[in-house]
Amino acid sequence: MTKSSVLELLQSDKFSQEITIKGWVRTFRSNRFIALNDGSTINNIQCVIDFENTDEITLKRISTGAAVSIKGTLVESQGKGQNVEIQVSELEILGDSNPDEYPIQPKKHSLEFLRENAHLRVRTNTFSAVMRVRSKLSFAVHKYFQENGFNYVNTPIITGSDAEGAGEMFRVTNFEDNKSPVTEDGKIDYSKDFFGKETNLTVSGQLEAETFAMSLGKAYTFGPTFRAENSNTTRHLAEFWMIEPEVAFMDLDGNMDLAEDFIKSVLKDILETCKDDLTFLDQRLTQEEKSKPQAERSDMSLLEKLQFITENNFKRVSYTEAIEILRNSKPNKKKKFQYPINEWGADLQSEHERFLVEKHFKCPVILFDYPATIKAFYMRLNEDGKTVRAMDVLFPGIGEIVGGSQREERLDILKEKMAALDIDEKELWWYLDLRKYGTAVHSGFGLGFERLVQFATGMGNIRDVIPFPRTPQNAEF
RNA sequence: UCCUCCUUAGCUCAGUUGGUUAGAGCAUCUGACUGUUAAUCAGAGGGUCCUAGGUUCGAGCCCUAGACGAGGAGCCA
Repeated sequence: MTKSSVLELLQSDKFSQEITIKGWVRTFRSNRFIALNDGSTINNIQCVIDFENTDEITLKRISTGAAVSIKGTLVESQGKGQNVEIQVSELEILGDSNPDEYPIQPKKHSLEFLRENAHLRVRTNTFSAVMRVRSKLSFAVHKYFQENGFNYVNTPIITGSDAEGAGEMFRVTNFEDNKSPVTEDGKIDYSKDFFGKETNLTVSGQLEAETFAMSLGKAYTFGPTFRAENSNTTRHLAEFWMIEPEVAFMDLDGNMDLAEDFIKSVLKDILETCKDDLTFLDQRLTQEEKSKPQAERSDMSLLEKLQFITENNFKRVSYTEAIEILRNSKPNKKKKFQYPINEWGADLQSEHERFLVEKHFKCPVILFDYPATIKAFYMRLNEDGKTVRAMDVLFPGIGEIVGGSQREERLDILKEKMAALDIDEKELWWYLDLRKYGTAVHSGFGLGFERLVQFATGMGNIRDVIPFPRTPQNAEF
């Protein structure tokens, strides 16, 4: 006798064999039919009980959420909803689930309610599908880089540099409450703290990843990242996972090629490996869209969108061209934008990005060569002296999914820019060393993994694509 | 952080101009039925109307403050 998974059994044609299966009851109908799920697939297997020969107390205990062990034989189904089912010969309740208290009912729950039950929500179809896709997508990321000669680098989570320039940081300290030692001028004396200096949770592994690019050639990070910003949106988390490839001897064009090829490859990968889950999520989204007004509905289903991305080229547009398009656009002329586009140099707002992606080009857009004034210090200055070799990949629905650049490899110019922004050279002496010794053109980008999962699953809120979301005022579980 | 909206049964939501005993569907429980597909049918139980004040003869409903949640904006990935 073999212990099987639901996934194996549903694909099996080995009838009349005795099997054992363990899982959780999804529904129990007519005192006879158990829809059993064990997490191996979105699909349930139907287990048919000989209810006349099963005692009533056991039948009562077969309730939604209960863990059961079943022995029986795989047979062709007499009913219409499924091809195979299990004729149960022996049933053991492993763990009861009081139906009066168990929060997950066999009905549609709101995503908000399930968020408050994050420890149980993976037992629903939607979240089990999302989390399986997340897992496969994560593997696809490593597969892509490993197959293309990249080295996986684990950059530090506790960082000593406060000049990563990507946002507010969470402080890491070992000082006890209200007992921080103070220096003569009244400031907290971090020289007495655990690391002997002020430390924070990382906001990006990029600077450290650059050191690996400048030695191993191709490197990538894939790890947790923290931002202490008070962002309350469907696209932001205080703790999220970021993917950051960094490549030596690669310019911005190569960087754009890499970003596009990477995204297409991993999405193509899950279209193969997650068919059942994506089909379910596709139907879920279509259903959800029906409750929206016509104007807000997408003209493509989830599967069509994923297919479309993998088969079409991203549109590459310079910042300067984008400003021209926006300036001459209908919403700008009719003063429909909340932030009208007047001059070159303005930062693009999400309404502008959405217009370019969803209305004008109707496909993913890569914007590049941004004004230096609105981008980070480490981005390479162009010959015009006013733009930098930066690029953003904009996706329909979720906005900026990738932000990257060719890095400034010239020591003197990098020093000038740091001075202009008041960044202490002593803080980043090691980063400057990369430009002192064997400097070279190099580029990379950061991709928010959860935003990729959001796009792949069609989930509207980023809190629903990470197991236990960390957001302002919320660190439950 | 700002703006808007929400909060009523386990869940999803109705609740009229401020008026007597607060409703539905699903879930749960009891019974019937037994090849069902979120089974069906009959019945029952289930309420701190988010919290604290206020107005009023009377507040689920009006006012003030706060809390939680959602959507949008900003910041960004």
